[in-house]
Order: sequence, then C-alpha cells, then structure tokens
Amino acid sequence: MSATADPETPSDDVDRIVDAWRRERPDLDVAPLHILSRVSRLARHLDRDRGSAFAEHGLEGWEFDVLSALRRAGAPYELSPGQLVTQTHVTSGTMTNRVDRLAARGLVGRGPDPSDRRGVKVTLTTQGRRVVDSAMADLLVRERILLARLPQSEQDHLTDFLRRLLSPFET
Amino acid sequence: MSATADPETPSDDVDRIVDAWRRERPDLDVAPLHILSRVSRLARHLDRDRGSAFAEHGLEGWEFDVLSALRRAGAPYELSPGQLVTQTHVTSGTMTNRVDRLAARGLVGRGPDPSDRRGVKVTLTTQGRRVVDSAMADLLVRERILLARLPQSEQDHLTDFLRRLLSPFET
DNA sequence: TCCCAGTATCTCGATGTCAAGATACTTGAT
DNA sequence: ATCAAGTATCTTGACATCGAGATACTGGGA
Repeated sequence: MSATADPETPSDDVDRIVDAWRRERPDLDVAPLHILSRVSRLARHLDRDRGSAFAEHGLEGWEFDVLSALRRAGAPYELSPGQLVTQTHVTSGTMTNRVDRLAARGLVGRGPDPSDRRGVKVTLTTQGRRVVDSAMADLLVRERILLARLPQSEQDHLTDFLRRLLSPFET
Repeated sequence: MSATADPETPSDDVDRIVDAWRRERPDLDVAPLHILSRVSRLARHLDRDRGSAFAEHGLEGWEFDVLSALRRAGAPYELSPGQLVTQTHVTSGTMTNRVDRLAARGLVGRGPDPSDRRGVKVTLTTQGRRVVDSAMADLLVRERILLARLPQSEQDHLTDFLRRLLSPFET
C-alpha cells in the first residue's frame, strides 16, 4: 500500500512500483511517478485501444494520424508533406513513406504544387474521407465510455491540469 | 477558442485540434479529446524528456526500463527474462535482444537458472546498479520541476483521476 | 518408464521509424 | 542576371520492435 492508502482507491501497478522504489531507495522522493508514470501507462493503453478501434475500419494508427490531419484541415482536404510532418510529429522520411503507402491504398492522392515546383500536395480521396470519418466516430464512442468513470466537473479539472503540464512543451 | 474559453487558460494545440473537428464535424462530440489527446501528447513529451535525461548517463530509454525493473526487485537484483517481459510490456524476442545488448555493455549478467534448465537469470552488475541509480535520481529531479506547476492538492486529485482512468486496463 | 501438454527462451523475417544526407527548386542580395 | 543560402521533399542505412515459430526443458498421467 502506498502512503495515500484509502479503501476507495485500490492499489494498482504504479502503486506497487512506487512502493518498491521507496523500499529500495528511501532517500529518494518518488512521488512524481504517481502522476507521470500513470500518464505514460495510460497513453500506452490508449494507443492499443485506438489500434483495435481503427482495425475495425481497416486502418493502422499511423494511417489515422495522417488522414485525420487532412480531414481536420477542411475542404479541399489538402496539405503538404511538410505540414503533415509538423502536425504528426514524425520526420520527413517517415512521412514520405506514409504518404506512399496511403496513396497505394487509394486513401490519399499526391500531386504537384502548382505554386512551388519543389512542393507536393497530399489530398484526401473520397474513400479516405469516408474511412477516417467513421473511424473517428467510433474512436469517440470508445473514449467517451472510458471517461464516463469521471463526472463532468472532474473531467474539467483534469483537462485543466493536463493543459498546464503540457504548456512547457507546446508553445 | 474552444467552448471553455477562459483568459487564464490560453489555447494550446489540442484546443486548436478540437476546434477544427467541431468546425468540420459539428455533429460529433469531440470533448474526449480534451483529456485523452492531451494524455497521449504529454506522454510523448515525457518520453523525449526522459530520453535526454538518460542520455547524460549513457543510457537509452529501453535500457533504463530493464535496469530499473531489476533495481526495484531488490537484492540480489535478479529476474528471469519472463519476469522482465511482464514488467516492461515487451515481447520475449525483444527482451532477448535487450538483455543481449545490456550484457554486452556489462550492465547486466546472464546465467543459467539452477532450478530450471530452460530458464535464465538476469542480474544487475555493480556498474548497472550505479548507472540506474543515478539516472533515476536525475529523472526525478526533472519530473519534480515539471509537476511544480501544480500545487500538492491538485497533484493529489490528478493522481486520483488518472488512477481511475487506468483501472479498466490494469487489474 | 514413456509421452505429451505446458512453459521458458531464443531465432527469424517483416515492419515502421529516425537521422543524415542528396536532390531540386526558390528567394533575396548584389 | 547570378549566386548563395534557404526550403521542401525524397533516399538510404541502421535500428528497435513485433509476431510467429523453433528449440529445449519440465511435470504429471497412463
């Protein structure tokens, strides 16, 4: 049991890890793990869960990331590889590869940028738009169920806390 | 600006993503993204940040994961590859590879399990223990600084919220 | 004793990513 | 008009991971 023992909040893996560190390194303040280790673990689980949601629509997670950036951009659903790199936080080499495979599947089209001959424009096809729209709807259904464990006021506080932790990373 | 506009909480990337979806799909309730998208993004940033903390000790993130599992286990700092697989959530093939490379660097030792000839025991070397101990101390310094943006009572609430979101995944 | 289902670990091939560098084009200063 | 620096994209090679299957050993029942 961790220091914040409470019959209402059963101990989980992170509590056990924190307790182990306290036993081995009593000189260290390992409290940060209670929050940040849970953030990492929750993200891993969310990734897996999203993966299985997308699989029902024949999509990989990385495919959804690209398609949803194009979808969000609004009509005509067109962005450059560079813009996609910025929005998805991958390298340019990775994006070249992703666009190749999405184009081969017919989910995006790739064409020259008329105003800059170095440039390329990636556009969502009708099929790509249909797929990403239904995958997104499904994803939200699942995520709402997960969040239902927290009443709205707690969700609002949680959003606020996360936003503040995120602010030093994103400007 | 998102629906929860407030002069004290400036908009961030997630707010912009949520706003874009609301514009494109007004029929969808995209509120879950406010929490879950921030969790994923924060985890990504934490990963990068940990990576640079570990680099100062000559460690990769995956190396720290293995070494810290052994360190937490307590003397004699010895676990089987299977136990390491369970604790680090990677496959057995990955763990074979990781232990190979850690042993080549002299951070762990690998020996036969006397009580089961199928088995292997992985142990932390003195050097491995020294390295993981200092990397852990450094990591905690960084993470405490991050969390200093939230007063203790908010950190306690955040821990509680995350624990509840995590509970359906970890039993 | 002899099997055989179960378990622990390792091997192999495929995959997605990154970092660094190559290529092609643009822009602004001279 | 020319050229250097900057920008956008693509290519290449190395790497860590995964999934599936191979190998080696254990333990219990016939």
